[in-house]
Amino acid sequence: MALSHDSPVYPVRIVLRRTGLTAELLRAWERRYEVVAPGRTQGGQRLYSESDVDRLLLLKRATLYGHSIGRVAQLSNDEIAGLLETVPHQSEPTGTEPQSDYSASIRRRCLEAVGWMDGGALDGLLRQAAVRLGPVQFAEQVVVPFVREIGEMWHDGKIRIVQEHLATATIRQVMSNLLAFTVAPASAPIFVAATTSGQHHEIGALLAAAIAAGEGWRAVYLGADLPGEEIAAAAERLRARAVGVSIVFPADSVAIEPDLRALSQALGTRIPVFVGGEGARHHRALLDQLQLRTIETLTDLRTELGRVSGGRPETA
Amino acid sequence: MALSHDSPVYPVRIVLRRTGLTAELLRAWERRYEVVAPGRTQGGQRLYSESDVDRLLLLKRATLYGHSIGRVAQLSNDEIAGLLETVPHQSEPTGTEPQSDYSASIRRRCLEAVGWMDGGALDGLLRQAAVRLGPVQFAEQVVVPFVREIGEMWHDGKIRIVQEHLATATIRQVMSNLLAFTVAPASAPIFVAATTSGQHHEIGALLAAAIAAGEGWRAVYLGADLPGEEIAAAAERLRARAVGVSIVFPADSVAIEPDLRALSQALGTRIPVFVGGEGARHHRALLDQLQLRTIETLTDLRTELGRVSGGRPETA
DNA sequence: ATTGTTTGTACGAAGAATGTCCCATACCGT
DNA sequence: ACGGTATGGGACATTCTTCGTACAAACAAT
Repeated sequence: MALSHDSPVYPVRIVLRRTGLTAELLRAWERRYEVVAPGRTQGGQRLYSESDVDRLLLLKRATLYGHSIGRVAQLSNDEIAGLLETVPHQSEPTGTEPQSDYSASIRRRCLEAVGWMDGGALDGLLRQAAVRLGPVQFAEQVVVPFVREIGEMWHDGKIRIVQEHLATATIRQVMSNLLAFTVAPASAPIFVAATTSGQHHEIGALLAAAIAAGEGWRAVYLGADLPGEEIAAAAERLRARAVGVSIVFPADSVAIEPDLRALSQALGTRIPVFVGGEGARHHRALLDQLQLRTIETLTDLRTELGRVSGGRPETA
Repeated sequence: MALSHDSPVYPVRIVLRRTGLTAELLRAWERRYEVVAPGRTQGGQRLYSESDVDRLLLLKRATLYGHSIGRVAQLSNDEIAGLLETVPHQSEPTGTEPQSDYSASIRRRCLEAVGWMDGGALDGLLRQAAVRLGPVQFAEQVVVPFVREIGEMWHDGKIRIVQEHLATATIRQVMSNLLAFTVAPASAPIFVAATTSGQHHEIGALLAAAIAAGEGWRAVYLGADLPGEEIAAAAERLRARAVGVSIVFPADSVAIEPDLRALSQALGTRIPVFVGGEGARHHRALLDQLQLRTIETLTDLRTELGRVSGGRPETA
């Protein structure tokens, strides 16, 4: 009950996980710019609050956008949010509270829009949420649960196929648009996302791309339904530092195996290949054998990506 | 709230990205003509305001139109805007000449981007062309020929599958984005676009939607791979005044017939159903029998739509 | 054609800003 | 008590920025 947004509860390692910052960087930020003022345990170790995490996420987004940390560190949360807001109108309380509350309300309104088959409204809602939350939180808190809800409703016959398709097309639209406008420095490592042969469900791959973009990568979405060799060739050509593949439809191994094998063979251990999606679980054994890395959740992907780009083999 | 239009917040790199100027050029402009007077951080680095960016964009546009920087730099924003008002008219109404030129050069650069697998560049080029030409001309002069070129190159083995997919995904992205930002009055008639079962090629439907949007309709793109009943249901629900369906893959009639029949039966003659795409030709007889209207070219669609919505034939 | 002017680009040195590395010390749960 | 984990700071390495100067191509006016 007493847990407010300001009560210091998270130890450093949780914060690192959630923000994707490294320990050194976080400490440097605190030391040099007093970015946040975490509490302490008796022994002197830091304890961060929920709002600390919010602020750190905000700051990270700002730096990714190109603002210098030294400057944004002096600004209030609202001011930073204002900097990131592409459309400088509409207010509402930013930053702290929204998270679960805000994303839940967005999802509710999205479902209404789907019911009305109002693609425009849906588009607008998603876009707003995307800008507001940034790629990572948008993906994790809005898209994933929303897709699940849509899937369930479709399964239960509560909505029509068109509605499901409309929702899917719109999400895809907003996601790829979000990607297009997420800029990365030229030196950023490249992440290639795609879908293997016969896999027409693109959202998983787009989610992966969005996460990567949020982590500071340059994400390239190749498209759906691609043979393994093609994905590998593109990764080579683009000098990708990591590859993400989404398998949603749990087809029989015979259909998927050649693609995965080609990926494994062509990229081997030089470039890590992450495989995620519902379908990935069903092929765990094959994936392990081929030295491809199975991804359970988007958070997993995030930490794995951080590890790759950081180049440091952290054991966690 | 505390951030006004004039408060210095953007470091150079953001300004460079937003304006497309190079660092050297921007500094040269400031030094020589004092085009803007950015603030400074404590360390002496520049900080630009939103209005600085506005002015720089204006100046850049002016130079692109041939004005010399030294002269426009002395003008106020309004004066520059006035200059630009007059110029564009000479390039817009001229119809065919310079635009085929422009679109050809855009397509050439797009093909280069595809060669490089540079999705970002491709996206940027298409977006620019879309804004510059408007939905209709963009569709007719850029997308259609570009898609054809890509298809041929793919067929000839000159490009890889990934490249074709990347191009397709990017085009789709830009098109649907274009749609999302084309606003129409609430009273505008509604056009529903989709693709029938098994048809995964979405660009045709998106083109149709773009054309409709350009003609003043409110275009709703439902998605790909939809059963006829679903498209019909959506059309009913949205009170569409016309429906567009794209068939690219010339599948055997047995696969397509049920969908088309459902469309014909549900919508009948009340709502016109246009069928276009490569595949449509192969089913001409069936289409005629079902009273669905075959569309040969996008121009056809445009005139047909004009007939439906107002009966006033547009001469362009 | 020959000038002088305008304008975009290039180079290099000095300084800022920022991310990373390292280490001695201290904490924590088992 | 011990291994893993944190802390605080100093020290680097790198990338950005700045600023002056310089150069070359395009242009205008002679």
